[in-house]
Formats: sequence, structure tokens, C-alpha cells
Amino acid sequence: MTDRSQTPEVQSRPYDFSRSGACSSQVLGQEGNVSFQLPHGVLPDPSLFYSKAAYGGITPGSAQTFLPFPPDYRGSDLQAGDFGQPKHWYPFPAPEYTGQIPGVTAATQPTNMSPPIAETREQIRLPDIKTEEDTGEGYSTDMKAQQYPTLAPSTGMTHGVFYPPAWNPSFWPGITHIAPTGSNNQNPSASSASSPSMSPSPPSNGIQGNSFFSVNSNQVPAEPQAQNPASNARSSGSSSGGCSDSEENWSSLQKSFRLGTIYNLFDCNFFLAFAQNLIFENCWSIMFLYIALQLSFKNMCKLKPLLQRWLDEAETSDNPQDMYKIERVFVETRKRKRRTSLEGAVRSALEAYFIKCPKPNTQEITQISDDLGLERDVVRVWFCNRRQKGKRLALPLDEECEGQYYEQSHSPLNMAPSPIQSQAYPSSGYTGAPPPTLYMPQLHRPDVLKQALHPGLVGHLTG
DNA sequence: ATGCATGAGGC
DNA sequence: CCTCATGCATA
Repeated sequence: MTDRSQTPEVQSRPYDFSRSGACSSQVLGQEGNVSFQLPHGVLPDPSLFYSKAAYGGITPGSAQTFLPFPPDYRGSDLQAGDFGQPKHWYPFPAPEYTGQIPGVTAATQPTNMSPPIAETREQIRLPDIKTEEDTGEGYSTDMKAQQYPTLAPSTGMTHGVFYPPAWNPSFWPGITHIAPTGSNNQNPSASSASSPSMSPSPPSNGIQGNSFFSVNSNQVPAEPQAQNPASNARSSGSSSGGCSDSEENWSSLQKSFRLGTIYNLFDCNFFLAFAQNLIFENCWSIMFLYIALQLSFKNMCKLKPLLQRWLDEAETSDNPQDMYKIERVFVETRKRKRRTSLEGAVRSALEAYFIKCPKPNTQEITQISDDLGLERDVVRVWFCNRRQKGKRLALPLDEECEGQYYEQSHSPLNMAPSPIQSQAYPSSGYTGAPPPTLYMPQLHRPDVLKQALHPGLVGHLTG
């Protein structure tokens, strides 16, 4: 699941925006370096989201390259509470919290703001970021100071209006009424001349409930402007075709609210699936996106039922204070990845692999994971734990046997026992059945490994 | 109790 | 990427 080498800890170091991959959101400007901080365990005043005075801006940050779902992902397959069984895990990177302004330069505006699409497994897994700590405390503990990128006024927020490769309403059934238009309006040239249908009306101060954005569930961006430079120009208020009210509002929105945060979010492809249409929905949606900034994809998955409930409640409420309901979401959030329960057959297969190769390399782990249909990290962790278990079991015997190590394998492909290297486990401490889960692996012998591995793996390894 | 997940520290 | 210690969900 997680690759520690790529998972800076939230608690120990700031999020390194610079490590993010190619990022379309580097058009973000530099202004507005006002940090946006959250006290531990305290949700921000909702007004901060909507009051320019209170919300001085968002610091720039680079975007990240993410693919939330595998190419064959089907939202309907992912049900609440169904995150445990072996399935590939596509982490969504939660922002780690930075105490400094990311060194992101204002780049030229790309003409195509399409989100980067991870095409390989490795790409998908690259942004493996945790928002978790293992203290047993709630998420609120993790809500440290966080800075947000700034969206330069010259860059239209429409940059963020991406059209997702796939919309899976079933993943968020409660927001299915916000049907994406991108799926049925993929042709920028076919876009209407009208401005985005949303007509934001930034409040002069503080909360105005859901009135910040015009609440109209059926209103969605009319075109994939992110891929249409012309519409970008228009939406930035520099259109030569005049400036309609909505355009003015649009421009005002851009200038008044540094939605670089959201913009940045859009580089997290996970949200492409729904955020583009949610974003102008209402303040709840904004809050929702804010939450997303705090969470990893996997946590989002875990949180889905809770967030869904929160959204449902929020939709029916006119009280901005209900935003604090999100607090409960954090409180109720479990922090750990749901434990993977390996089936007996899979476990046996892993054992067989382990017997022959207790320390598979990266390539072998990948192959094993493919063969068994497990996450690579699940396999990796399994081997780590298995080795740990072996040593743990060997330790008491070790004391008795004074280093008499003998190889002992219970693999059907086993070869005759033989004295082995120092990494072996003692066998003289026990002699009979049942066979202990204590193996004396022959380490790193290609010929032995090949015997145990799946033919495909053998070919892979020998090829 | 077992075993998967996580984090620290190291190479 | 590893080991090691430990957390913690689950059978």
C-alpha cells in the first residue's frame, strides 16, 4: 500500500510541493501568501472560505499527478465499507501540511489543462501520501497549518474546470444530481458562447449560508473551458466580446477568492470525477473540497460514508454552522487502511513463494502481486511480516540450539534440507508435525526460486 | 492470538 | 528497500 520512501510524515515535515509531478496548476500565481491555518482539532470558521477579508489568499503550490481510479475503475464496485478486500489501491494524495510557502513559480498558462493521467502502475502509486499519524488520535490532530496555492487573477479559475475521464455517481450517490457535463460535452468547439452557468456572488463579509454561490444543482459549467484557451480568456474577464454580468461575477470570483486551493485540487484527478461540478454548487461543496485537501484518497474512501452523510445533512441545512458537522467526520474517521484479509489460498501461495524466496526483490514482488491479484504493497508487507514472524518464532529456538541452523521447507517443491546460511531458522528445536510456520529458506537462489514461482514469474525473472 | 499496517531508523 | 517494534483490526 504505502511506500514509506515516498511518504513524508505529516507530523514531522512539511509537505514538499516540489516533489509533485508535472503539474498543470503551476500557473498559480505568487500573490496572496497568507497562510491558512487550522488549529488542531478545530475546523476553520466557515466564513474564512468566503470572506475575502478573512481569507487573504492562498499560497501557491504545485499540483500533483494523480489518478484516483484505475482505468477500469467502476464506481459501482466500490461500496461503502468495501475497502478491505484485495484490490488495487489508488491513493489520493492528501496535502501534507507545510509551514512554508512552496516554491512554485508562476508559470505560463498551459493551453491544455487536461489533468495528467497516470498510465502506469508506478505512476499511479507515485503520490503516495499519508495524512495519518499513528497516535490513535483523531484526524483533527493532523489539521495543522496549511497553506494554499494562489490562483493568479489572470488565470481563470476555469482552468480548474476539468472534465473528468469518468464520472461515477455511484461512488457518491448523494451527489449524483450533479451530473457532469463533461461526459456529454467533450467537444470544446461545441461549447456555447455563454458564460459558465454558475453566477457566483461573493459575499462582502463572512457567511451567507449557501448563497455564496448560486445554489442550483442543475447548473454546471457549460463547457470544458480548461481545454479552451478562448474561453479561458473570456472567463478571466478580458473577453473582447463584452462583459456580461456573469462574466463580471466570474472575474470577481477569481479575484476575490483565491481558489488556487481548489484549482490545485483539480490536479488531483480524484476530484475530477465530481469536483468540477460541485465546486460551484454551494458552500458545502467548497467545504467538501476543503476536506479533500486534508485527506488521502484512501482516507476519502474510508470517509465516504461519513462524508456522504455529512453532505446529505448539509444539503438540507441552511445553517452554515452545520459545516462543523465535518468535525464529526474527522472524529469518526479511522486512520488506518482497512486490514487486508488474505484468503487461505492466497496465503498458501504466499507461503509457497516465501519458502523459496523469503526476500523477493521489487520485481519479484510485483510479479507475485500480479499473479495473486494483490496490491504490491500488500505483498511486500506480507513478506516483511512473514520474515518478522519467522525470526520471532526462531528466536526461542535459537537460544536452545545455539545456532544450529538447518533449512526446512514444507513446500511441495521442496528439495532436500541442507545446511544453510546464517539467515536460516533452527530446526532441531522441533521435529514433528504439525509443520511449524518456520521455514528455512534458501535465500536468493534463482534455481530454487524458479521452482516455486509461477511459470509466468519464472519467465519474467529469467527473461 | 494472529497477522496486516505503520512508523522509525538505517543502509 | 530493509528490519524492528508496535499498533490495531479481525477471526
